[in-house]
Amino acid sequence: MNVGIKDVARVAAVSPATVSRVLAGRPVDPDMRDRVMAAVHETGYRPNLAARRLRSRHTNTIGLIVADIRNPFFTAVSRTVEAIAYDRGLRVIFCNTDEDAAKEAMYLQLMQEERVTGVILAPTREGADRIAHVESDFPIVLIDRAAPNASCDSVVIDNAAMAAKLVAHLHRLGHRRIAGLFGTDTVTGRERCDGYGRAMEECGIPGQVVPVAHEREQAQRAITALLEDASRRPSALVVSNSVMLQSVLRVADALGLEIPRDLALTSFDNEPWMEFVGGGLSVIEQPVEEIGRTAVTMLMDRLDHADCVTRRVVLAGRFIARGSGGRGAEA
Amino acid sequence: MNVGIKDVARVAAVSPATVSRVLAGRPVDPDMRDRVMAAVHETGYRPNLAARRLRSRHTNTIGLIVADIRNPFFTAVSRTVEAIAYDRGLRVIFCNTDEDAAKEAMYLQLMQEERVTGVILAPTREGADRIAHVESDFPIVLIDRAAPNASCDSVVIDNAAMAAKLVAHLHRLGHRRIAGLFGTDTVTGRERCDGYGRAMEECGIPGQVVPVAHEREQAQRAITALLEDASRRPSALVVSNSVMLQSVLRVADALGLEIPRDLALTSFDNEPWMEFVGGGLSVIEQPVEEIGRTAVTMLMDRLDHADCVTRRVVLAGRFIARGSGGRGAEA
DNA sequence: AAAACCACAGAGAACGTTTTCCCTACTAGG
DNA sequence: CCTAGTAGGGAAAACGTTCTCTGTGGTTTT
Repeated sequence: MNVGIKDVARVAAVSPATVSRVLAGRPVDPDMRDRVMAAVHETGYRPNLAARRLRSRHTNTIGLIVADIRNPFFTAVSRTVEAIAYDRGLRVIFCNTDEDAAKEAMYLQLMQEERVTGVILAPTREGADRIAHVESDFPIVLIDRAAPNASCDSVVIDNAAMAAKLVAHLHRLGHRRIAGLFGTDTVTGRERCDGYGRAMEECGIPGQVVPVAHEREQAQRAITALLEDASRRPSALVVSNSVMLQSVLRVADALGLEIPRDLALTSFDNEPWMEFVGGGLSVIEQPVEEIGRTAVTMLMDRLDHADCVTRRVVLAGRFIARGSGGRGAEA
Repeated sequence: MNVGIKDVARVAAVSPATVSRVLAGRPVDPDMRDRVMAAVHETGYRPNLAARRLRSRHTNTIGLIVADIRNPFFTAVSRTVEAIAYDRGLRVIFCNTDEDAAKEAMYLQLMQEERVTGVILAPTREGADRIAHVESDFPIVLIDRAAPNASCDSVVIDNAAMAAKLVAHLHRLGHRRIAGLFGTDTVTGRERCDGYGRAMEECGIPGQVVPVAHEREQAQRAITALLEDASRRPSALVVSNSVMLQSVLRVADALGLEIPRDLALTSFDNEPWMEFVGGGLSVIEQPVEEIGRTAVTMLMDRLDHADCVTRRVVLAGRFIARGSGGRGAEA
């Protein structure tokens, strides 16, 4: 049998209500407070959070649902979100959907049952569409992936502009055959693709977009198809994220291509190892901490101002130039 | 006001108890079952998990506490644990201690308050020591880091043997000046260090152990001190994990060392990018999925057999040879 | 000095479920 | 045909808290 608040009350010779008040930090006679605290320590009392949540009707819990925990970008964001949340006395329920819309729906339902205070969500493509229509009991803040017309608060980076920056960088280095690899299943992928497309147009060179699926086998097939024919091979690539970039590297390695001599690579996300591949890759670093911090803040804000208009925070990425980017290729 | 089980009961014209029974899948007249299910859909009822947990006295929740989520090894293990747990209808409370013993203690206390079914823990060094003495209300399974005499179930890899394998590999390639970089704060680090030391002894060459702190600044200083003096520089390194390896690469890069010509690297953990650095690094791949799966299974097992003797599962790592490992160095 | 007020402690309801207990109706066995 | 046994549904207690409401003693105000 576990020790409950009543046991503490008995030991301290006060009422359960008083124990509750002491623990909640409400005003109580110092003398009694001491007695209660002594009793708490003596009995080793630990409040039962389920009971507390049931009665008080607030769970102090937020949900964090990301689409792919293997993507270090999401790991990094999650880390910040959790650190900040725990710091504010919020518990975090963490979920990973693996880009599976059904799993995502299941988790959102779980959030309902948990009666969470709010949810931070990096949705799948389908999920992003669905969110627009569904009314949930808790506020949702979308991160990383959010259509501009989303009906939720969101914090994203300026994907189109950042993709354009990568194109501009490669163009400046002399590349003329620049292909773009973007995810088929995400809003983010589409936005980056658009930015890439427009930038290529502005440069006056034809773009070549390769849609890449999340599933690795498929991704590598698509990339191989792009790179294997030396005569039609692009001289440089804009890659949508670090996971995809690894597939590119694997294929390039298999084909015996040397980076950046045979193929210059640029990508979104900045991982430590990127410094050491192909003489250093130029990338767009996303402000992961700021994304996490902003998301939590927006969520808290939304709780205070439930009927405020939806807000969309667009953060800039940071362009990091490294290495030579390749010798360039005269188209 | 939220819809509760009583509302469903009223709509279905049955008692709350019957609704509960239907939802729990207990035998109920098919006719009533249909009425109840219809009412559930009609009302959009979602059970309140807090209430359920309070009354039923089981939370169906496990805690997962890891020391460093930035270490991809832990990310990978976490992913499996969560997938399996959710599959079995268990919720996971995920926590990251950042190698901070105080945070760890705080989270363990939180687990008590959540009344979790059990905990899977990758402890800090201090935590591993403390666990031995503390009696908790729930079973704990240690992963990755567990002293051989731990009083909990644990699943680890054979760190000493694996470290020895790396030494043997380097020795075979002709290296004679092989330094070892190991974490100061973890059981794992110590075990790998021991294995390294014994293997060096067997090879009849003197070992050189560099203790490396978790904090990156400190780590890089220690590594710089080891590598900057060309005359005393080892020709090869055994590195304890992928995070530490990144620090090594950064320092090597700063010093203008080429991998593996000037310095051969081997490490624990296998990340995709390791294929593409220095012509491919030879590493020990840890069976992350199996670790996760085993941990969950052991935890479930322990719940059924509370007084079974503590068990320690030791898994083998997989040695992956890549690249040349360097030209070797005549001591 | 009386009235009004305030601060704080205790009693008991309430939170939304599951579980226990009892009761009924039906089945089976003699 | 009667009794014992069984299956399943309803009423109400229980889970461990917090919250509301009431009461009391002391302080301020008029």
